[in-house]
Amino acid sequence: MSDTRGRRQETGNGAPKPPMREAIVEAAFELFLSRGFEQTTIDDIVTLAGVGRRSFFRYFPAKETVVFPDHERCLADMTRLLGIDPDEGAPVDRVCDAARLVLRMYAENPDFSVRRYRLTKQVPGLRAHELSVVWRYERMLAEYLRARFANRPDGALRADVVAAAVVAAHNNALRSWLRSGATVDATAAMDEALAFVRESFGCAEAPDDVVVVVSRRGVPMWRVVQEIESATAAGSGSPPEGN
Amino acid sequence: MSDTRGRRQETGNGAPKPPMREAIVEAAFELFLSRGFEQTTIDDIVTLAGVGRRSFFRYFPAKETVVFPDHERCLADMTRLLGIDPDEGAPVDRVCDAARLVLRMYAENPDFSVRRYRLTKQVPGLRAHELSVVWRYERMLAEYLRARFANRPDGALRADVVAAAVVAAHNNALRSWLRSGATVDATAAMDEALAFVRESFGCAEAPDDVVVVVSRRGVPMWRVVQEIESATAAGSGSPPEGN
DNA sequence: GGCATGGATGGCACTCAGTACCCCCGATTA
DNA sequence: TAATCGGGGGTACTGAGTGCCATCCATGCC
Repeated sequence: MSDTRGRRQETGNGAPKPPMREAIVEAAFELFLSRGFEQTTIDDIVTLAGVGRRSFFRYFPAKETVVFPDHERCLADMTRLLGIDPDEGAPVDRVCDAARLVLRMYAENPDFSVRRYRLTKQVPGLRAHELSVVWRYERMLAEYLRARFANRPDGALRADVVAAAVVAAHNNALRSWLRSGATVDATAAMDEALAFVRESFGCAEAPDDVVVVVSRRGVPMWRVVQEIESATAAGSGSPPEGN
Repeated sequence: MSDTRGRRQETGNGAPKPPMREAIVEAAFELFLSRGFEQTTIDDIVTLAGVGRRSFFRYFPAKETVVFPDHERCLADMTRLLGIDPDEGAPVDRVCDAARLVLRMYAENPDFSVRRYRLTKQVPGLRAHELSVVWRYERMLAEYLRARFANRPDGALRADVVAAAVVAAHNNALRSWLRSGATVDATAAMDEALAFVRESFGCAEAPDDVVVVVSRRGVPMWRVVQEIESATAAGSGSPPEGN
């Protein structure tokens, strides 16, 4: 029974990973797509994969997690990326780069991503699980921004809102790419979506050498100067130091 | 809903016409808070509430849903609110009002909301379920905005990002209110958070007392400040520190 | 009063996800 | 060869969620 073999399928790069994990994922997707998620039991999966039932839960803590096998690694990658020189670069640019990391992970396995998309779109339980995965990315971006915005007034608010906007922009670009069947270029829509976010929060570089500031009367002068500095610093929105 | 009255019903079916739903919620919270969510079984809840096990699942489709008993009604309220004269008012203002509706629901039962907050904060399963609830609000706001932005270029992107930003601002204000133990005023932080979102997406008011400054890049900052000061002569607070 | 009907509830049995505990087997090492 | 260790398997158990049916009760009709 435990005979190996059978279905050993490489999903792109020849990784020195345990083959059993891949076998479980392959079998699960085959069954989920053919007969549905709820209609597939763990026993069905392990029977098709040729492994023991107990082994399934050794690799995946829950039935839903088998659909998102690579997010833990991506989360770790993002942690590492944001941990490199955390105070360098404009904060919003840093989280945009972090979001691009996620898109890249999807783009590495286009057909796997498209199959998963079709699945999560129509299975509420998988959608819910995807939400909690996305939430972890968003929290990580927000935590990073909170540290960067610590000396700003309402820094936490700004951090939460910007993180949510970046994630929403990423999701918008990702979904349109997935809906196209992963045929077009993913990064183009992503760049456009992130550009919208950056210009919304005053982090975009101006197209020409003119900057326009609109302010209400009564706004404290230091806020005005802050906005001007962030707008004229060639896209770097970092707050003034030493405050 | 959160009023503590009529706690456990008699085990026998001699209840006059009791709100069984309320009894289940009350019993569930009592047990969840005292011994924990995972440590409480459905049997514990229905025994304390004095109802049959089958009745629990008649009112709540899953164990987690008993913690969010009023969101279905609030979702319906929001649907109705956005459906009234959908094309009236500024789109962002409309979704901000919709978000205020949710905050108001929380504020109607402060101690219930605080108890729930302490629960969801430390139970991953409840956090995941809350995410799917919030997602439904966000989708509703996004769908509304997509309709309003249908003729704009990138209307769908703008709709998704603005909806996410509004939800994030709402959550930020809501959480700081809940963290305070519901002692302060909830609407003040909410208004400030939503104001930030509105000004980020170019929807801030200030139709009359507005000053516009146009400057070429490279102009020294002191010149810009000089111009602004002369234009805003009424002006302003003081900069943060002597920096 | 007797009876039919429909909604609300309780009881029971079942499936399946997830877990605890223990066993097996092969490889490495003292 | 014995001891150990680690990956995998098997079994039984708990508990969530569902389907089916019996029961109770209120209402309405004859």
